[in-house]
Amino acid sequence: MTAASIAKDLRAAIRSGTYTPGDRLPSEAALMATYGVARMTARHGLSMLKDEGLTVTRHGSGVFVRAFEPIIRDTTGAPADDSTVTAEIDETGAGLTVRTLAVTAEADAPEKVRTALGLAEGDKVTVRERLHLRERKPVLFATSYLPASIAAGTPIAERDVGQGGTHARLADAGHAPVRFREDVVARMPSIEEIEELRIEPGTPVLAVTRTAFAADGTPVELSHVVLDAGEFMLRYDID
Amino acid sequence: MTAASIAKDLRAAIRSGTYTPGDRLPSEAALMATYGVARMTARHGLSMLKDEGLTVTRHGSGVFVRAFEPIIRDTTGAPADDSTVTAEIDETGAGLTVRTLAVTAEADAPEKVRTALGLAEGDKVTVRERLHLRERKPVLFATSYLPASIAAGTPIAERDVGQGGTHARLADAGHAPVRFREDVVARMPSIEEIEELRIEPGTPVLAVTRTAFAADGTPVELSHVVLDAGEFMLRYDID
DNA sequence: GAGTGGTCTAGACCACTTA
DNA sequence: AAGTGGTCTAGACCACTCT
Repeated sequence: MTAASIAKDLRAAIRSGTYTPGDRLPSEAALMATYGVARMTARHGLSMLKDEGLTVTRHGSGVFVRAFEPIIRDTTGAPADDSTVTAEIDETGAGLTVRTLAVTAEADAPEKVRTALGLAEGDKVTVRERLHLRERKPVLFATSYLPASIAAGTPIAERDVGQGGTHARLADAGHAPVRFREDVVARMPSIEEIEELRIEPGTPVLAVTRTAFAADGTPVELSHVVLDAGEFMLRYDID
Repeated sequence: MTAASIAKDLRAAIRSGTYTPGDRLPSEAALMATYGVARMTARHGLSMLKDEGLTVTRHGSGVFVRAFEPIIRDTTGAPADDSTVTAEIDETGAGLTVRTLAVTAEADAPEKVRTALGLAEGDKVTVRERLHLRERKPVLFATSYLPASIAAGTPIAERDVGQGGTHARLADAGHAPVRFREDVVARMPSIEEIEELRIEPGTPVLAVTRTAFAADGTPVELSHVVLDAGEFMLRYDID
C-alpha cells in the first residue's frame, strides 16, 4: 500500500496547492527517507502521478507539476486548412505554425478511406499530410484524403494549395463542402504518435475523423487528425 | 532496453493480429523464460502496453488484448437529458440506462459555474447529478447547474423532471435552450473518476463542458460531463 | 562532482482465478 | 493446488542536469 499512499499524499498536496504547476516534487531519495521505503516503491508512487498526467519528469532534474494551457480549436464553420489556421485556431493559438509534410496526387486508398468517401476499389485518392507546431513543439498531425477524380490536377495536389486552402479549391471545382461530421475519440497515443508529437507520458490524444460533404451529400474529403490532448481543447457551437 | 523491447514485440504482435482483442498474452513467467530477464523487467514491458491502453490485466488470470466498441454520442440538436437518453445515444448505445444520483434545488455555485452562468455572488443554483450505465458498468457522469432563479420550484428541481427532460421544462418556463457550446478536453482520470466510472488503467476520459443558451443569449444551463473514453465516441454534425 | 531520474536483477510474500 | 498478476525490498549501474 505504500506506493499508493505516497501517490495519494503527493496528489493531495498538488490539488491543495502545496505544489503548483512548475514546482518540483520531492526527489526519490527524499521520499525513501520520509516514508522509509525502497527506491522502487518511491518511484512507483511517482510514476502513478505521471500516468495520471499530473506530473512530468525531467531526467536528471526532477519531477514537476504539470500545467495545462490548451489551444482552443474552434471548429464552427471554419474549415481546418493549411492556409486558414489562424482562422481555425482562436487567439490562444498564437504562435501556431503549419508544416506541410507530404502531398501525393494519386495514391491507393485504404479500405476505410474508400468506404468513407464512397469510392470503388481501385479508385485513387489525393493525400495531404501536415503538422501543426506550437513554439517548435508539434501538437497536431493531420492526414487528408480527397478523391483523386476531384483533386488531382488542381492545386489541392500541389504543395501550396493557395489562398483559402483545400476548401476554397474544392469550391472552385464545384464541390464546395457545406456539411461536416466530426467523430471524436480519446485514447493513449501509439509509439509513433508519441515520437511524432513528442507527447508526454500520461497524456492522451484526441483522434478526430472529419468528413466533409458537398451540397449534394457527396463526401469530398476525409481527414484524420490526431491532437496532443495536453495542448488542445475542442470547441463546438451547436444550434 | 529489454522491457521496452518486450513491449515492442508484443505491440507488434497485437497490431499484426497475432493476438486479437480478448486474447491472452504470454504470462510474466513465460516472458522471463523467453527473454531471460527478471520478473520486474517482464512486468514493466507488460505495464507499458497497459499504459498505452492496448491491454487489460486481470489479476490471477492474465493480460488480455483490449477491445474498443464505442457508444456513439451524437450531440446534434439532441439535448443530453435524463429522459431523452435514447434519443441522444444512437443505436449502438442500446442497453444504456440512467441513474439520477442527486438533485439539489438550491446550492451555492462554485465560482466557475457562477461565471459561466453569469450569476452574481450569492446567487443559488439547482444541481442535478446523474450516472449513465452500459450493462451495469458506469460510463458517464454528468453534473448540471441551472440558475435557481429559473429552476427552483419547477420539476427541474425534482428527481423526476418529466417528459422531455430539463430542456422541455426550461422551454415551459420560457427559457428554451436554442444554442449550445461544448468544450471537449481529454485527460487521464482522477482517482475519484477511476472509482466512479471503474475506468481501466491506460484509459483517458473525455471531459465535456456544455453551456446551453436561451434565444436571448442568456446561459441557462452548464453541464460538466465526464465520459469513459474507452466507451465513447463523440459525434458532431456541423453545417 | 553531487544529485537527479532510468533501468535492471534476484528474491520474497500476497491476492486472485481457475480447475 | 497450481498458475496468474500485485507489491515490496536491497542493491547495482547508467544517463542526464546543474553548478
